[in-house]
Amino acid sequence: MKLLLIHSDHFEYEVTEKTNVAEEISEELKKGKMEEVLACFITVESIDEKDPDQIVEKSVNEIEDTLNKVNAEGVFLYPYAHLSQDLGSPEVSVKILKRIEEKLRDNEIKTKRSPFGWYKAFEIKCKGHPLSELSRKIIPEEEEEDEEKGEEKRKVESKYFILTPNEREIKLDNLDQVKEEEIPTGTLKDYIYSEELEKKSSEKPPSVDSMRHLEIADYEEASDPGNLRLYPKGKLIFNLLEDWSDEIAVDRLDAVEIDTPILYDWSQPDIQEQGESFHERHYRVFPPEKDDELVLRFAGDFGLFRMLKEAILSYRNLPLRIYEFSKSFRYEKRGELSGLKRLRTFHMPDIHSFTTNLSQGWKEYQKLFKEYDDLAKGTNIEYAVVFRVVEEFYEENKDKIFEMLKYSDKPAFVEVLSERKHYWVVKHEFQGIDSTKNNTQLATVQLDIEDAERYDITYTTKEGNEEGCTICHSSIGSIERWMYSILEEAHKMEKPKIPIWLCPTQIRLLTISEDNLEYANKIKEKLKEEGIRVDIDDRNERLGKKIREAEKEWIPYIGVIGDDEEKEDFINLRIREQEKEEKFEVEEIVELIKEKLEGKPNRKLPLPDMLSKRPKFVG
RNA sequence: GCCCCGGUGGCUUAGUUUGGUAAAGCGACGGUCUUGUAAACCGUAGAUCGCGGGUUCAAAUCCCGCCCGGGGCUCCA
Repeated sequence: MKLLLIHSDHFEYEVTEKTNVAEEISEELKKGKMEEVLACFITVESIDEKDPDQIVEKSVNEIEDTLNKVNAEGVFLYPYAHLSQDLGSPEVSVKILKRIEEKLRDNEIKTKRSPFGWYKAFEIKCKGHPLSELSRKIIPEEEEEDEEKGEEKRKVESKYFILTPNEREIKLDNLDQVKEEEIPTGTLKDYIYSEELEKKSSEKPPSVDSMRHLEIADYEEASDPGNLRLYPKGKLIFNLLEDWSDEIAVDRLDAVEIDTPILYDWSQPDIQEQGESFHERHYRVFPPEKDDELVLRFAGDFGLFRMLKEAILSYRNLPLRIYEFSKSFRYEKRGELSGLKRLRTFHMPDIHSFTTNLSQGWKEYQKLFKEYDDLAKGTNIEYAVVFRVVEEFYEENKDKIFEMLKYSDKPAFVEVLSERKHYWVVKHEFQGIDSTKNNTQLATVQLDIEDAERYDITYTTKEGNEEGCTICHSSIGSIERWMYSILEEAHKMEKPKIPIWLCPTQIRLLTISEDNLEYANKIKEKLKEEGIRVDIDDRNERLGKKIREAEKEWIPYIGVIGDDEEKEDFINLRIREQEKEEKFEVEEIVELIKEKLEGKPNRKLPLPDMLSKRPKFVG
C-alpha cells in the first residue's frame, strides 16, 4: 500500500463522475470537508491482497503515529490510484479502506472517507511545515523480506528484441538507451521512438485538414464529437477498402460472413463482463416504454461469441473462420479524438478463427499474418511489425516468427513477457507511422487461450469429449484509420499520392475549348468501358486553371485534349508520379492504368463525370 | 475529463493588443474572352463575426458560461 499524508488547514471534495469500478454510495458521501485535518491519499496494491488484515493494522498505526506528531484534529481517507502502477482489485481495496475507517473510528479518531471509484474534485491547503507532507509504503511481512533481497515476486517482466527477416535476434538491453545502429529501419525506429519511448510529436497531422479539402470526410457538428460524415469521394474510398477486406476474408480465407446487432442489453452478465475488460466507456441507450438500459457495442465480439456459444461445433468443423464487418462505438474521452485517427464511431472488419487447440490456432495465426501483410502492402503505407509474446511460447516458436518476418520482409520489434498476463499468448500489431512520425495501430492478430472458456465456446472432440476452442482474433483495423494512414502516407511525399485503385478520379480529361468536347467524350467512353474512373473538366476555364485544380485533387493522370490531339488521335498525358508530359494513345493509357489496378477492387466514379455538373461540398 | 491554442460569407485569411459603419482573395452566380500544362477580365449576390449571457452610449474586439476543432496530459479508485 502506498500512503501520501498531508497535514492541511482544509480539505474538501465533491464527486463528479462514476468510473467502472465505482462503489454504490449514499447522498451524504458525495461531498465532504474537514478543517485541521490529516489528508490520507491511499493506494491499495495487488500484493496487499495477500494479507489485508496486516495491511489494515499497519496503515492504521502509521496514520495514528503521524496524526499525533502533527497534532491534527482528524483524518480524511481519500482513495487515490495514482501512487502505484500495480493496483489491487477494487473489491479488496474497498474492503481495506472501509476497515481502516472503522478502526480509526474505534480508536476515537474523527474520520471521514471519500468514495472509491469516483472521479472527484478536491481542494486542499497544505500547512507547509516540515512534517506536513509524508509518504509511506506498507507491504505484507513476508513480502518485505523479498523486497529487501531485491526479488520482485509475481511481477511480469518484459524483455525487448529486434528480429530481422534474416534470422538475427538483437537484444535491446535498456530500452531507454537504444543505440541507433541497433534498429535496422526507419519505420521501425519511428515506431519505437513514438510508442515505446513515448517521444510523441506534437504537430497537427496534415490529414486533419486534407480530409476536408479533398472532400473525403468532415466533422458533423450536429452529431456527437468523433462521428464524421463522408463525402462521395470519401465514401468511395471507404467502400473500396471494405470491398478489399471482404475479398480477403471471404474469397481468400473462406471465412463465413455474419452480422449481429449493434445494441445489447446491458443487464446481460456476459455483456457487462466484456464491457469491463474494455477500458473504453460506451454509449448508453434508453428505449421508450422500457426500463432496460441498452449499450451500443464497442467491439464486434458480443454477438459473435453468443452465436458461437449456442452453435454445435465438432472438431470436423474447425478451424472455423467467421467474418463480420461491424460498426463499433466507443465513448472516447473528448481530448482523445483526432481526425480520422481516433473516433467514437468507426468500422471494424473482424475475422475470428475458432480452432481445436493451440497448435491449430497458431497455424491460423500465421495464415492471418500473411493475408494482412498482403493487404497492408497493397495500400503502400509504411508500417512497423510489433510482436508481443509470452516467453515460453516465444522460445518454442521463434522459427515460425522468423518465417513470418521473411514473408513480410520486415524486421520486427518484439516484447517478450516473462509470464502471461493477458488472454493471449502471442499477438502482433502492424503499426502505421504518420507524417508527423507518430504511430497508429492498424492490423492485429491475437492468439487467445482464455476467452473460449470464459464465454463457453466449446466443440466435441474425436473422442466425444467437450473442449474449449482456441480463438484467433484478428482485424485489419478500422477502415477510418486506414483512410487516415493512406492520407498521412501521401503527405510524406513531396507531391502527395494515394494508390491509384483508391483514387476517386483515376484520369481526368481536360478540354482546351468546347470544340474538343465531343472527341473527349469518345475517349471517356472507351476508358469507362475498361472500368477506369474517368471524368472530364468541361468547364469554360483556361487550361492552366484546370491543371491546377486537378493537381490539387491529387489526380494521378491528367489528359489534355485540344485540336492537335484531335487531329492526330492521341492524348497529351501528364503523369503525376513521374512529373512529366508525354503523348499517349488511348489503348496505351488503358494498359498503363489497368496494370496498376490488377487484383484490386473496383467501383464506378462516385460523382457526375462532367465537372460542370458536379457540386462543391467544401469551398 | 484536465491544461494550452484556435473558431470572422462555402473556402483561406485581415481586423481583436488600443471597443466606434465588418475587409480582401478564391469559390458561386451573370457577362466578356475560345483559351495549350498550377489561378483570364468585369460585375452581382453572399456574414446571427461558433452559441448564450454580462459590461458599455457603443462589442468581432473586454468579462463569464457553453459548443466545436487542434495539441498535450490523463486514459480504473
